Amino acid sequence: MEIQGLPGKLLAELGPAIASGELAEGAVLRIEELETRFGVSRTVVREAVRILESMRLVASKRRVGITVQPRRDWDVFDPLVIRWRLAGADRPAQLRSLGSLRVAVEPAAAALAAQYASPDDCRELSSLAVELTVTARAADLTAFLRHDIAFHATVLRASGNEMFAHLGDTVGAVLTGRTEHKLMPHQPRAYAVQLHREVAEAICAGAPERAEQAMRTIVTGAMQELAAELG
Amino acid sequence: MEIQGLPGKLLAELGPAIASGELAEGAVLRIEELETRFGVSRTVVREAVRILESMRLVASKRRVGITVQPRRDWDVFDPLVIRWRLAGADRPAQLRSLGSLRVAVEPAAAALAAQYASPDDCRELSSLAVELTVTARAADLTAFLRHDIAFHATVLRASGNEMFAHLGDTVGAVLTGRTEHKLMPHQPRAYAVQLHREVAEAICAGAPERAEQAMRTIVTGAMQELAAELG
DNA sequence: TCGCGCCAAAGGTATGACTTATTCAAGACG
DNA sequence: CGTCTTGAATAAGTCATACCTTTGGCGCGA
Repeated sequence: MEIQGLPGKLLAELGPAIASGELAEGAVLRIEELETRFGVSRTVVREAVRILESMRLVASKRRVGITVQPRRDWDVFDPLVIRWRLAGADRPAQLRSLGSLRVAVEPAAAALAAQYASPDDCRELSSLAVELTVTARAADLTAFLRHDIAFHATVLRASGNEMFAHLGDTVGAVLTGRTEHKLMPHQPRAYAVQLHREVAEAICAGAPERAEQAMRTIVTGAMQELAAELG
Repeated sequence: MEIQGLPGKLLAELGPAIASGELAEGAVLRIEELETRFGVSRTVVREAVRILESMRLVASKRRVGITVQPRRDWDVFDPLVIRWRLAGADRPAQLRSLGSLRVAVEPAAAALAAQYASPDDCRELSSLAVELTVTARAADLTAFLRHDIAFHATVLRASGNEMFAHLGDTVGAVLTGRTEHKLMPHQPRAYAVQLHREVAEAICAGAPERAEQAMRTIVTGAMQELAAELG
């Protein structure tokens, strides 16, 4: 868990409960209730609630209590919120949202990377592309996933845009979830691997158009698989 | 300020100070120091620090204190972080990042909106397009800005993607900043207004390609103006 | 029936005591 | 002389309590 100490424990309970809808919009908590329920002091409860409040999952008002806010107010870009939603009943909706976001962002990031990638980025991408090819052939899904995550994170980072770069972890979470969930029986598709090589090559060659196009094919493909899987 | 009470006051001081680099990476604060500096109790200081910690602007360690974290760790999608950076020395970098993000996201959102917009969304977009035309002609920059923000927010919302929808406020902040900063002397460009009409029309007509293309022209145009202005 | 004012409930703040982790340095031992 | 151990000082973390402030709702009276 990202947040440390006792407040972290509370968050680890309350966050997922809210994200999954178990604590529905409008539900009201009271500080005292949480104190006894978790056997901690007011200090701890208040700090945890403050954090939930800063994510806009809850709002606290005098004489009323701590109220769970409607979904549309949630800070859906907060990494913890994303993780909590991915872990619960909201998982399909969250995956769809993230899928669309990837379709929008990753091709743009690839294009920028083709313009701004450093020699080191380029080396890393080439190396990762090779690893992807090898591990795919060997049907080593664990290693493949690790390199796949690193590949996408590297492209996002190489774009030079800090906001894109920060989506690396989130994309990683999506990829991890996909592998775990489908428990992919067969090895990754050769075509997808080929596209990753194409992206790496285009970026290293400084060809934004090609990089963008190849990346777009990757993420729209992922989006379609996702749509098929979720119905 | 988004966060209420005394902790909000602290955040309003500390957030911008960190975002602007005034409190540089590695700078150390102590709770007691903040207590006396702001004349508040530990409770308040701790809650404020917890929030900064959840944004990853600082990390707090025993026997060390509260340390300002390196930029790359910051939660750059947090609305408050964005606002603080826009208000300070990081403004150009933040604008560039947001510009790229808009170029990536808004065309995709427009395409999705063309598929999923409700009749109400469509009505609103058409109405806003008219308002844009009128206020542009009248050179009423305040009203124009208000409608421009509403227009982009509506497109993002109509995409049906909650994550896109949440970027509405941020885009609004960028547009506001642009108007205030340049203190636009002349009326908005007729060409840009025309493009907004085109977007509204394409969305209402259910034409994703056209909507996406028109929106892309708008945001890349904005990006170029931005690049020109920032050098 | 409507409006005004009072009260109680719940969060917000302040404070002091105590706990725990961590760094740094002094001292012991090889 | 260097390294390892141990201990003390420091600063955050937690707890319990008291008190302040806001505000929603109830009851009283017009």
